[in-house]
Amino acid sequence: MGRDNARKGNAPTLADIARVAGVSVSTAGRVMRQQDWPVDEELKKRVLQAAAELAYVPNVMARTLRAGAPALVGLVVGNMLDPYYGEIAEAVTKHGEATNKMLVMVCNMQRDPMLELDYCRRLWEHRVAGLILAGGGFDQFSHNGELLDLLDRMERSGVVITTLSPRDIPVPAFCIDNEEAGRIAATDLVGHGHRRIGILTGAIQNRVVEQRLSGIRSVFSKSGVDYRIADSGSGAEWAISSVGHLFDADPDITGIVAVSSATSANVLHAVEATGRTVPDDVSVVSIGGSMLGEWSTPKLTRVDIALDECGRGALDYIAARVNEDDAPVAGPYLPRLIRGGSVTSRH
DNA sequence: TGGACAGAAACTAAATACTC
DNA sequence: GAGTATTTAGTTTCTGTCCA
Repeated sequence: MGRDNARKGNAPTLADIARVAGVSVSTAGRVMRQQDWPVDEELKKRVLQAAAELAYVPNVMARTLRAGAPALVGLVVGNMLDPYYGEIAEAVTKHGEATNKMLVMVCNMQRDPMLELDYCRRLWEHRVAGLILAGGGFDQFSHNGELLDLLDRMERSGVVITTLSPRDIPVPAFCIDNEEAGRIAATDLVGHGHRRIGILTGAIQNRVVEQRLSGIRSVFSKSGVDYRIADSGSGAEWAISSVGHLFDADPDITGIVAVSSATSANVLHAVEATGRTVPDDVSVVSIGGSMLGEWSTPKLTRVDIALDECGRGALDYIAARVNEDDAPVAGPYLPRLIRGGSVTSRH
């Protein structure tokens, strides 16, 4: 194997390529960078052959060291198992590669505030150019001071920080108007004649859930809706249990609002587990959960929470600040209703 | 004169060696 | 023991040299 030509125990470097190809390091570097620099075809061939033999890839850390322009962005998400954060990671990584040529490093804080602090510190140590907080809102009181201090020090060292959810931190928030999302979901059920409605809040009572609940309540109060709230926890078992409690409390509920993506993943199954069908017996509207909503049967009527736009906005902001261009203004972005087949009229 | 290439400096920050 | 100097990592880029 050509790997034997590299220094023992280390990945091959440009110097290894140059030595095997019989050229200088600078010539090897020019060939590997594929710049429009005149290099003899025969030498170019030898360099590329040596690189292939040694399985060479450029060392980005070393390149960053020399160029002084890191293209690394840290993304801290709440929980990888929650489809909401999966959609965020999908949107941010896709956009980072496509438009800004930034590599996005995704960290899973597992809904643990202390782990969020730890990941922020470690991303800072890796010299990220930007940091996107997408997992916050859990247990804010106990660690918010420490987080504020850490973010302040990171910003002073040049890291550009944004968030994808409303939080008590002084950084631009690229997110939707969550109250409006709640109002849209509630208005759709009310508009279809539903007056006895259950609300599944999701596992965590964070700022996002609070704002969405506020929007839902405002519509229900104006319309005289009799509503009940259940914390659905996380996972299918919790959802089944919570939906069961809703119907135990009020067997005549005809509509359910699933407030988060994690909740919407299980709500259809949970309703069916009570012996009812969607939408004939119970109508369901979800906030978020676009991917799951598209694949479910029936398709979920849902409020699109514009994760793609939010992720793109945050990355564009970081890229602009790093390049010292005019940074785009942070959200809020407008949610919109996407009709599926999970809501029917009660008129 | 200019194409083609080699040599060396520079980048950052931690680890190690050296001096007082 | 404290403080300072040197080395190390891998790559990019500037400058100098050679030759047709």
